[in-house]
Amino acid sequence: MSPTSETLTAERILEATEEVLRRHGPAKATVVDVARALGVSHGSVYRHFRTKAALREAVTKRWLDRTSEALSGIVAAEDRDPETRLRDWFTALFDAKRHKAGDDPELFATYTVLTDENGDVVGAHIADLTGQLTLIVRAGVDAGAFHAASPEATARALFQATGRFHDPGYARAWEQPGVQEEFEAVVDLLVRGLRQ
Amino acid sequence: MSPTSETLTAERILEATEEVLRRHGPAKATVVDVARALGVSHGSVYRHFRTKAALREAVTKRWLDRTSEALSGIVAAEDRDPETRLRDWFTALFDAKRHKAGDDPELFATYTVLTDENGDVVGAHIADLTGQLTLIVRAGVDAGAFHAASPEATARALFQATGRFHDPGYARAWEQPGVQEEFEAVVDLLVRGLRQ
DNA sequence: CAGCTGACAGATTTCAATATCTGTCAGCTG
DNA sequence: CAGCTGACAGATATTGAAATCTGTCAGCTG
Repeated sequence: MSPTSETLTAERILEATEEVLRRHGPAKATVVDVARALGVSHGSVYRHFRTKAALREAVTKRWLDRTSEALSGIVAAEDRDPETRLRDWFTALFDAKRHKAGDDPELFATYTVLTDENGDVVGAHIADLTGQLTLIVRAGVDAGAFHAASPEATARALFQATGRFHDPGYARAWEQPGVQEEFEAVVDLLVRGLRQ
Repeated sequence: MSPTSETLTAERILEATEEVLRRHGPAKATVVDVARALGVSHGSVYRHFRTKAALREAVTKRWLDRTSEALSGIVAAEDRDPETRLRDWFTALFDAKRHKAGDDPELFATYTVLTDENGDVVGAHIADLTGQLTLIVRAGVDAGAFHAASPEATARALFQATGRFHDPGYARAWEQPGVQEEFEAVVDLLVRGLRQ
């Protein structure tokens, strides 16, 4: 049985949508294109996603969730010391973003458009990431390595202070010479501020 | 002698251009509008500014320079202790930006368009501001209050880490409840990291 | 009869004709 | 004659008609 004759699922629609977005870009990707790629009528797509916006939102969420999952491994490594985990987490976040932006700039631009139109999903993603950070900060406080009156507020401050190295709005700066040093300077300053 | 019959100077053209930008917005403000506001032909404007882009660049520079000048007073107050000056400087910067954005959102949006199209001018402005910060950091190091291997690099890190509170891209977040606390949390963390 | 199709109305986008603007410059004017 | 004007060519923006897309739904099909 060929893939095109399999049952139409939300999953298959999301995969086709990613492909259509990759090919046509965010401005020209239509629901009709997605249906055509799947060999169905566009009415069938609307059976799984109420609107085009909902479809694009789901694709956005998938994309963001992939980054969150990649980072959660560092949070879970509870045997390693908190400062190292904190530095590794930020380094992994920066590297992931930098590669996404640098390896396929067009696709990255496409997803930037998608995140811009899905503020709620992005908000949830940021809440997810600061949640991960909170776990590391709290572990540091419990181990007596970090000082933080409120691990949650401190995690938020850490995330915001490093925005230049993960906010897509700064993507162009990630290619400039010297960013790595700038990243390390900011993280060093923050880690010093965090130490007991 | 009425103002409209005075000599046509670059200064008068810049003032008229600001007014036209305020009235029509960045997309519809034309050189012809500026000339009309001054009661001259548009050819005369081109006598003082080679292109429309050069005119808009000059307006942008003027606007940014006003902020720099307002902050330079804090840098100059060398009798006060460096940590206070550093906090005051960031507070003044954040307040200035927040008011510009909040008091007249339309005008702020206009200048955001202008800064976006004048990267060089913005770069010089940022260099100016980090230069001011460097002076404060160096004073702190000299007084034994701050630790910083390179005051210049540290100043850059401080500026970048506080981007969320001065970069126009985050203007919408400046209205949200809780920003003040977030600002203080970030500055506290950075100042702690800076202390000897 | 669950799931899919395709015709349809209203919304949005495209495209090409038209209007306006930018930048130049020969000549006018005080 | 220094500074300004306004006509002009090419570039850019606006507009409105035509094409396409979104979202619905009555009916088809396996």
